[in-house]
Amino acid sequence: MSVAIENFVKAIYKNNNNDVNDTKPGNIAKKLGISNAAATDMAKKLAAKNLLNYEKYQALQLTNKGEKMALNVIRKHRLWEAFLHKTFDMTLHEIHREAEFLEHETSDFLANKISDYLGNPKFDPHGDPIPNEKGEITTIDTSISLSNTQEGKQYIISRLMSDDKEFFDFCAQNGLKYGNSILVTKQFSKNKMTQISINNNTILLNEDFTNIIYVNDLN
Amino acid sequence: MSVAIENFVKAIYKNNNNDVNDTKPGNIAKKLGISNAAATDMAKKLAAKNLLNYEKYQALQLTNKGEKMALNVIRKHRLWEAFLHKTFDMTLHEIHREAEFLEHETSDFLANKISDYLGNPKFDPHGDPIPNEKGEITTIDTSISLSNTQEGKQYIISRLMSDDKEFFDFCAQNGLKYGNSILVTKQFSKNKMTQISINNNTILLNEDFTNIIYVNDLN
DNA sequence: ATTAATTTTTAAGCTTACTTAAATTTTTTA
DNA sequence: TAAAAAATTTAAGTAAGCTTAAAAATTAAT
Repeated sequence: MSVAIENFVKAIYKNNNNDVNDTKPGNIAKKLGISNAAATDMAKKLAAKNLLNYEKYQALQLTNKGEKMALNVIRKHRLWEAFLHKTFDMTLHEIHREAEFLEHETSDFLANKISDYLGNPKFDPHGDPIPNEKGEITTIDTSISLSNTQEGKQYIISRLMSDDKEFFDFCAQNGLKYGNSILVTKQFSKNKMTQISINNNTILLNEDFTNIIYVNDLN
Repeated sequence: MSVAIENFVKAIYKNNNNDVNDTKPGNIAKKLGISNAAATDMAKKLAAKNLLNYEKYQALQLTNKGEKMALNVIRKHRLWEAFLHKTFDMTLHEIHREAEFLEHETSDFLANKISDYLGNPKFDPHGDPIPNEKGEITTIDTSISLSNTQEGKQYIISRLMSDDKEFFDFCAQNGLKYGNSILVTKQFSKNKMTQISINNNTILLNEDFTNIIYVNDLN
């Protein structure tokens, strides 16, 4: 399917949260940076393709087929983000920009390869869920910040909640990457510091860092 | 620039080898699977953009600007091939198919990240040269087949010249991957076998394999 | 409950990247 | 070298994905 169509169903899916009116043509148009007229036009076309239900002046509603398409694109976007982040040490800002294009030119075959390579993660580096091949989503993110972890337990890094270049470089240099495994060796609760072991290195992190590094239980 | 334009200049560049007539609109049209009329049309448009020189009934000639664009796309194509091949153990056939799409949606920034990650290789897994960022090409491939290597020397794997699934799986399992380093420990010239060391494993390969595994000197 | 403001739709038009059909030019061949 | 074949160009037309402008409907405000 074309890039325009994929972006359209994706925008509807993403706007479908709070207010019903958020999926009206005008709001989708605003999100995509196109005119209202273009959005109405596209809505009619997609209704003919059975991707959404269109009724004059009403909010747009994705059909099952439309939602599947949206989830498929979102899956590819988030897999690329996770992959670029981990493989090339790119910041959260950079990976989003690239994934926005790559998502449309990725076969299901390649998406599965990326997913397997990453260990089929359920969440991307932003903490957003990655739909599986069938379009199923795990909604509850069990990630916790490093400051809330327990001594002696092993975790997998799930998020580095920052776009600060220095923080990011520090993480990359020390193997603190999305998907990598760490061991919490000591919690200095009084000083709000956490000691971890990664790749046989011991690192002591202060509050500034332990609050923005998120991890998942290893089981 | 659009996908159609990128593919057009790429097709001209790739056809510009033997016969001058190979870059006439009809031959480009055939290569791209479009009508001759469409090719003529596009040629005129690209001439207006100073990407090629167009004269009625004559072969199409890329300008410097057009050639740079072609080389940039080819660079991205081959970097993706090399990367997918090494990272996901995909066959030469599979990587080509994916790269054909990804090449158009890859920023120069990401292309450089991929190149750095691979160690800025000069040739892709098919043995085709990878232009550098400036569009410069190393034309002479110094690869030799494993059967022609010298005992005691270290090499970098540059090509696995086959699309046979079994051969490919064998290579992947044993770390015989594009870009990986190996040590030739013994040449059994009489039996036409080669013993190599890779990742602290010793593998004995017969003629069938040593003839289709290509390597480069490590210097 | 009107009026005003906003949103949605319709209508007409544009660009890109194609198509087919016919006209023109070039190339081949006898 | 003239006729036949092939390639190229021109012309007209199409679909996708937009635009702006005006009409119609909905929503908000007084």
